Amino acid sequence: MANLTILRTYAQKDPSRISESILFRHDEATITIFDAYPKSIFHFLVLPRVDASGPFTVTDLANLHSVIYKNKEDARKLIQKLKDASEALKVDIEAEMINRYGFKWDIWTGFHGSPSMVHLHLHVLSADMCSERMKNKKHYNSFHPELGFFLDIDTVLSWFDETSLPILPSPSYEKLLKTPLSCFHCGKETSNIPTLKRHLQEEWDMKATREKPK
Amino acid sequence: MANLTILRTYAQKDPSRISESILFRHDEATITIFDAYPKSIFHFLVLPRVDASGPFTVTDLANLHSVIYKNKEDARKLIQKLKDASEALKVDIEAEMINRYGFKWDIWTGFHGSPSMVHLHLHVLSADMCSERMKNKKHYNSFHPELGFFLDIDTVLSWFDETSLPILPSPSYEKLLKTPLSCFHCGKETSNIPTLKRHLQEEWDMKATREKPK
DNA sequence: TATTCCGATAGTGAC
DNA sequence: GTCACTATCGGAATGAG
Repeated sequence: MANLTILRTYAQKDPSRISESILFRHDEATITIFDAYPKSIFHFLVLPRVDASGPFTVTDLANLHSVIYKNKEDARKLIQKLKDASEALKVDIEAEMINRYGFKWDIWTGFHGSPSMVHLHLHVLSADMCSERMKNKKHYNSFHPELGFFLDIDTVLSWFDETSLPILPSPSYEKLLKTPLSCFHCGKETSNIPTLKRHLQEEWDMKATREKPK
Repeated sequence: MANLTILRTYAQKDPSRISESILFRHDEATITIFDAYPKSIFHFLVLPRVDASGPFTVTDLANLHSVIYKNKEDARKLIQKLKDASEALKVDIEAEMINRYGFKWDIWTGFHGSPSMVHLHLHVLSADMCSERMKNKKHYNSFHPELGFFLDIDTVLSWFDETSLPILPSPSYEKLLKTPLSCFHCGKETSNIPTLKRHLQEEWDMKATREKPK
């Protein structure tokens, strides 16, 4: 189940054969699945589908590096398609935020600088990090929007307007994950995960209290 | 309960007021108590009693260093009294070994190179290290007879025949406790405590099998 | 940076 | 090197056809 190539498997399958407990939706170029270990209240992955008639083989699609160094213009188009799917997804997430909680909050969309699992995957998750599955420093820091490990989709797209593309994954990404824990809302540093989790829950509860009356 | 001065408290009390679940016996100069966290099947502590008319104050009795640097000849006599008590104790332990298990095995008698608890205490324990309370590397290495952290009573007594006494505790004692785990019976190295504990139990079981028929 | 399991390691608080 | 508690850190196995 939790093997390192599971995403590649999904990306190659006929979407109609993927369990609806895993697949959220698909289009010609992408599939959107529920993250099996959500680190926020909402957490999805958008993957490029493997297409024999397209410019990328399944191995070309392994990660950001292999995609952008295959062909810059094809890469830009592919990543733009992931972004398009993520924006459609965002609409649904926000509707569900209102539906379930009566207010909506930020949604982060981006890639990990150094992912473990093969096959390019765009994380789309609500900005709360309140989840049972958010268990350790690597989990948290890998999504912290200020740290640099989490690469926002628009940052990545802006690379294609530059003359040179970055080398990925940079070895410095490893160290970023060991950065001391700091709240992405207020910057407060916490010495351990249980304390951080309680603080994040309080931040979200406060936000809910502020936003709901609107 | 497990505070750092509990032994000093016992050493100052009227022995008749110490619970018999703690006190094993006493004489004019010493008290012998059950170690509250036995690291072997049998494990006792022999302490010098605090005696206002003797050469050592209660603080002089804090540890091996403070005792031997107070007065060499008084220290030798004091430690000899601890040894005398330990030899009487050994007789009782061996009787109980026969009584309970049908054979007897080695008994170690010595001090820790760098104890945490105040008040000089001589460890007297059976050479098995088979106990629920033997939980980590420091526990094990602190009694390993070859390592140097455990100072045999006769080694300590031999210091008094030398012209100079050692400085205690030497800072190098700390490192000794981090030495890789090796079986004191056969020298076999083990990578973790659960494995070592199983091995020690097997060694003791084998010894029991060999010795019982005698 | 996939999770989970096991175990070592580190810091604390105890009264 | 007192214990017990909490949490972090570090390695290894993992699954599936």
